[in-house]
Amino acid sequence: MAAPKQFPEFDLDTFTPYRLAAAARRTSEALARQYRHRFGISVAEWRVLVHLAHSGVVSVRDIEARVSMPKYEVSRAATALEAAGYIAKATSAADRRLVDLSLTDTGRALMQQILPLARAFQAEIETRLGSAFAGFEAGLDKLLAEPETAGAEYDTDRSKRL
Amino acid sequence: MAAPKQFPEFDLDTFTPYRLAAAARRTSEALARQYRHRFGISVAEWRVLVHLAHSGVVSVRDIEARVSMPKYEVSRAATALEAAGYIAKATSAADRRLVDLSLTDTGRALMQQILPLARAFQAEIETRLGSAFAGFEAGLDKLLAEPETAGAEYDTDRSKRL
DNA sequence: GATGAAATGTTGCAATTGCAACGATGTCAA
DNA sequence: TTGACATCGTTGCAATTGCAACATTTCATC
Repeated sequence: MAAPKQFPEFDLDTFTPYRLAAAARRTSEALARQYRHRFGISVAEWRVLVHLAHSGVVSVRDIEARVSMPKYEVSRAATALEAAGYIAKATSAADRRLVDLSLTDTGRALMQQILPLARAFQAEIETRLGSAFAGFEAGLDKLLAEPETAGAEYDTDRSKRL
Repeated sequence: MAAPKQFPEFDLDTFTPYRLAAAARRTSEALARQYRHRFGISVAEWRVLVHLAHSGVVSVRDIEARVSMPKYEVSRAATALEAAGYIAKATSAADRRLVDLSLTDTGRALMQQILPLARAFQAEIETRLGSAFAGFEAGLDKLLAEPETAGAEYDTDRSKRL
């Protein structure tokens, strides 16, 4: 054939992984814009803060496991947050390998500002999705349910970015 | 009060942006693992290839707009793909600022292998979500619909990663 | 048809990220 | 005990990413 064969039947726009990635990127960026702009906080730092606000004193590995961030990212976020005065780091008394992270008063004050923003954002999403919200969340539940989505036999490390 | 005040009422696990990001990360990684492992191709390169397979000869900016990748990422992916022999780059005759990207025969042969894999992955997601699939896609539709999700008044650049 | 503005793609450089190795501590069994 | 091994957090270094400036080409307006 003269014209080279194409594969027009495959369209990124109907490919769920791509759509999902695009939706996540948009959403994360819209949210990140708010606290990056107002408080100079990165996504990683935001997650550490939120987890601290929720759980109190925790170690780096707790956050690594809970928020599924690689530990070096937690470590660096914690260093930055400490420098900014939002959290305190201290060697754990019980196990001196661990580092206890906790909010400072300044950090708590920050969260008083940030959390309402997050709640508003959540509310906006729910409004925007309207009747589709429940179904959407049901889909997320399934995607997030334990068994890693196919192909996990390759590579070894599971804890990855974002 | 003695015990410092916490904010236990805010939980990342019920925060849609976080859930969405986690689901997207998992899904993307599971997919990327397959072609990275088998073909040594990055996510950016994969997207360029798929778009070329779908649309034939296109320029860098076409891909930038269509796949919403920043142009430098497209440019670098194209350079790598050309070096690997999968695509050809040529100055457009009509507008010499443009670069025409097109699949080589080798590139088409690659796509013959990759696309079935992508289709299988899509099928697996649909199976996995089952009855939730339609609702999930409806949610994605709304998130991807035009008006940028809130807060777009900050920052200037809209074309971002992933 | 000249001249300034806009569009296109690439690239130098700095910032960010990720891997892997490390020091320090803890565990467990011989 | 002690020695081998695992766990925790940090960090050096290399790779990747992103910004911004750039050369080239085209467009618009006069």
